[in-house]
Amino acid sequence: MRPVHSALEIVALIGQRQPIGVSAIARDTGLPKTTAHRVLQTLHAAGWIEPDANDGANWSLSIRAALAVGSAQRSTRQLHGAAFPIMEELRNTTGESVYLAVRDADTLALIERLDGRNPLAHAWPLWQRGPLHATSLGKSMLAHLDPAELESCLNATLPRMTRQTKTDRAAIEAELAVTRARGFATSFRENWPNENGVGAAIRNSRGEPTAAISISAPVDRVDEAQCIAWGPLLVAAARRISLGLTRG
Amino acid sequence: MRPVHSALEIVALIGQRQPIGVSAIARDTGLPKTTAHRVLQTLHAAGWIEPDANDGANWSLSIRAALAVGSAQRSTRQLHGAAFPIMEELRNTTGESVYLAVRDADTLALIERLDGRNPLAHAWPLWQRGPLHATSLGKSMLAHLDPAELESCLNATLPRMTRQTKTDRAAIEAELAVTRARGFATSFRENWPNENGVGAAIRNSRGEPTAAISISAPVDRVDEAQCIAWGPLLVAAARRISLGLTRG
DNA sequence: GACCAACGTTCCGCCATATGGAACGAACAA
DNA sequence: TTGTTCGTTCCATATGGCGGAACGTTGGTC
Repeated sequence: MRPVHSALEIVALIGQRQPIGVSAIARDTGLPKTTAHRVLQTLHAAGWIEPDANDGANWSLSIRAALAVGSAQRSTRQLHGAAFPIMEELRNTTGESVYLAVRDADTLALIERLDGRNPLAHAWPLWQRGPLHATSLGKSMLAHLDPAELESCLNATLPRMTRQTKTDRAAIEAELAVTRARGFATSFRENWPNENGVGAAIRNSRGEPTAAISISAPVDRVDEAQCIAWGPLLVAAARRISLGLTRG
Repeated sequence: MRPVHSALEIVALIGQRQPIGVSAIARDTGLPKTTAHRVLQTLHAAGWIEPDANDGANWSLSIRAALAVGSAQRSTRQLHGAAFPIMEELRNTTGESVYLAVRDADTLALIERLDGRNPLAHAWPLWQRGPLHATSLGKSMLAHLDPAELESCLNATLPRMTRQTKTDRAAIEAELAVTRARGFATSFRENWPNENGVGAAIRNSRGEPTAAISISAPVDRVDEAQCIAWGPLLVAAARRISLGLTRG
């Protein structure tokens, strides 16, 4: 059912880029502008999208869309409840921003963010997707994935986010081995040009790395040594969250 | 685009009733079973639904669905943040369950629930929709709606939830007048046969009643007099939440 | 064990309807 | 003014969604 595929793709795109207009949607999806326009009218008639409150020319998701799939968040809600208090501890002891993300196929999505004492210039917005291979969040999960899934995450052409982003398959695999050994992952200017991060994977009851937490900060405030020093802290926090999931 | 409408309707239905199978979906939407089946296959291929983890024969929404529209929750997230601490206060002072809901067209959806000291036998699940006219949550919002919207909410045939549900238009309007005057709404066995409730509306920055909080409890523990006595408490709490929204 | 109801699934011919290139007026920048 | 990009409308084409009918399977009942 082609129209349904188009509609779902457009809904997801609006979720990532709202507010957004017809032409941009057509460009990003590869659909003809006519088709995109028709789909938008349909979504609007169904009440899933509406003209943006501030930018009336473009489209945003409506509350109805949120309510329709709200129950799908039961899983992330449990995770959220287990992780939040521990993330607060991490934020208080380090003073830096703490992130919580889940994996979906070969991307990750940010579920929660606690801002540090000095708020970041470009805070990563909630629900925004990001690459697995360039973030400490993503690499901590990749390191513990089974080979088949790892393959499906890495066989595409990996986007280069900054000059430091590792896009070479062998280099990434080598780093994942280090990550696997020490339990935490790092990202030094690999996702944003002036930001370092350190992250650790959270495991569900079957032991799969379905989520991750990380600390991220500007390079001039937190250098690579500091990230590595914080590593064990994150490993311990992630383990406590994982335990909270299996019990709860 | 008929297929898109069907797909969105089915997604919303699964969100309300998951896990659910093809036949039940076909019944509830009025679609032929063949069409429902085809839509489900399409949604599955797109990754929005998956066979339920416990009940493999039926379908549930996937995490991908939640992530796709996650950003639509920005609005409810702000509300949630403003309401949560005040709801906790209410729960602690009364010891009963506290609810937070938003309105969508002529229904309401539960966004947050804090269980009281004695958990209810049939707790209302999060994200579950309910009727406006039979709940204190709904009536508190209806009372402050502008006439046009009120009309669109009440002109359909109002479902009778219990023997005490008021479905007569004149009776409802009369009660809304009382509600408007005193600032809070009540529901005595009108939504569940053995439950009383009292609620107050939360207003957004434009003064519109977009959400509501309520306290609900079994009739043998909380009688009608107790609900009315708690009324001013809820009005004060709702006002504080409203102020938190306009400032935040 | 035999029956029946309800389930999920597959098949197939018909024709409704999604498609997308082309052209339009409006808004904006250079 | 000119050129670009925006959102929108039109229309002939043929793609692909439609739904009745029939299938195999499961689970409950007598």
